[in-house]
Amino acid sequence: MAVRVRFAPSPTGFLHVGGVRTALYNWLFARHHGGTAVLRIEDTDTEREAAGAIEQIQRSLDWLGLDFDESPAAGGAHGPYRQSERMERYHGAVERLLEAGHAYRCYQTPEELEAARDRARHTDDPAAPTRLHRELTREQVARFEAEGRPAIIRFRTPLEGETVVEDLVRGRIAFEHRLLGDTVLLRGGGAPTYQLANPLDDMEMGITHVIRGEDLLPSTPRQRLLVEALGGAFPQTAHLSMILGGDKKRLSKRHGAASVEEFRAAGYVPQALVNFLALCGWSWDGETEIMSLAELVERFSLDRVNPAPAVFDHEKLAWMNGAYLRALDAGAYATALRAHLADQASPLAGAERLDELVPLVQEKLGALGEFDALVGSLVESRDPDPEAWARLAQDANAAAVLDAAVSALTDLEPFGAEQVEAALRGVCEALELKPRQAFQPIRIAIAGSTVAAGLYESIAFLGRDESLVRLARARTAVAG
RNA sequence: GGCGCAUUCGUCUAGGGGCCUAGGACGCCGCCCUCUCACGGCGGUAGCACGGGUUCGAAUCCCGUAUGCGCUACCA
Repeated sequence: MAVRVRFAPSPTGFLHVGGVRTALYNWLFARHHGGTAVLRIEDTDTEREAAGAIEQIQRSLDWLGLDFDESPAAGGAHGPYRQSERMERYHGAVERLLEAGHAYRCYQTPEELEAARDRARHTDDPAAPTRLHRELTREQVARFEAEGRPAIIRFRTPLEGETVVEDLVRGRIAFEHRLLGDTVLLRGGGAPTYQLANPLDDMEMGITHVIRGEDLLPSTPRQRLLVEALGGAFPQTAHLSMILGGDKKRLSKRHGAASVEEFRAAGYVPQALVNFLALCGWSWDGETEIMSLAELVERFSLDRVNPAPAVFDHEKLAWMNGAYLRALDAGAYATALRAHLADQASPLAGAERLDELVPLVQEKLGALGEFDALVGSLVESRDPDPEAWARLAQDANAAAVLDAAVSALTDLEPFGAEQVEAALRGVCEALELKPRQAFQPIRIAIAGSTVAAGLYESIAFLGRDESLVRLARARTAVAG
């Protein structure tokens, strides 16, 4: 049977790294098996929906290179792909369940339910409060209806036996029916719950494998029971572990960047994020770390997915991003850099000669977002770093070095990095200073900072006139 | 409280009875390279949660304990 998987986020905000990992594993599994990847938006809870979230999710997936075959944007034969557009199907299914006796109307008010739940919490039947209206008499129903009480629809979960789930990642897991309780299918206002909409859509969309977070593991048996009551085939499941923050709590905003948009803004490349997340809970041979999307597709398998939770390691991601950046050829690097600067509306975005800066920064940047800090001052005039400027003033050699540098560069011809190096080395010899002593004041003069790109290349990039202007400006800040 | 999942260096992981005096990677430390910062090279640090079994032999299998996380919603 052809593989069909789905990624089914609810549009409550930006796409999170945990969500990306889920999307990625689904996508890799589909591509590996030549199957179909479906993107379905679970927007049954209008209360929690965030404006623009659907577009945002789609945009993030596009950026990551995860193309879903069927989606709200791309359409497909099993649509619509937004649950808010599938309401009649949920109600139809509920009608069938009601008729077959698999579901029933429950008239409990939220307050009644909560009170009962508090009482039952420490008993040996904590799920009891959910089935209080399971066997209402005709008279009781009539009375509730007469009172005008709204009804919710609950699933009639078997009271005995158990449901066994054969999870592809975790193996065999048994759940006692008695502890499940009667799941709410339709809310008071008639809106479907996740527990109804999600498995029904999977069924109607022909989903063969459900790959999702471990937090959904406990709802698997009730969804399975529901699908079977509807006469459908329940898909295979693979429950992925959670991604945690450094404190072992579920990853969230508190732990720093966690959304795709944030990594994008910081200048991460999508391949690095994808590669890193692929390795967050899965491995190929335990040794190979850098893998292209194509290699991941070829190598991915659910039986190598690790069931244990993983802490999200920003540092390793940063390293990997730098590795990807360094591996780019100059042209690709320039393209990525321009795209990033434009994307972030940087004032440097339109600058000419950016390509010339690539060799100066490529091996130094861990993320494209660091570009501005490293060489922004070469592209446009900036105020120097006050701390560096203060150090310049303190430097006993600064005056002599700056003067010597000016005379060494004034008539230098041609004005290339190699010639600049020779000239500056001459300055060192003449003053009997080590390069590290002599170059620091020059660096501060040229770049306005103690941390910068290569000195000779920077000077060559600036050109003679601008270099001399900067040296002169620094000279005025130095006594003597 | 109940149910479920998980537990190998600080972190991501390899390991599925003898190949393990536990391998790789990030981080960290040291050295080298060096015009700063990086890159790169070399070396080092650090781990099988605990307790019982099973077995000639256990990181690997079983049981228990502990700890963490998830679920226990008219959220998903």
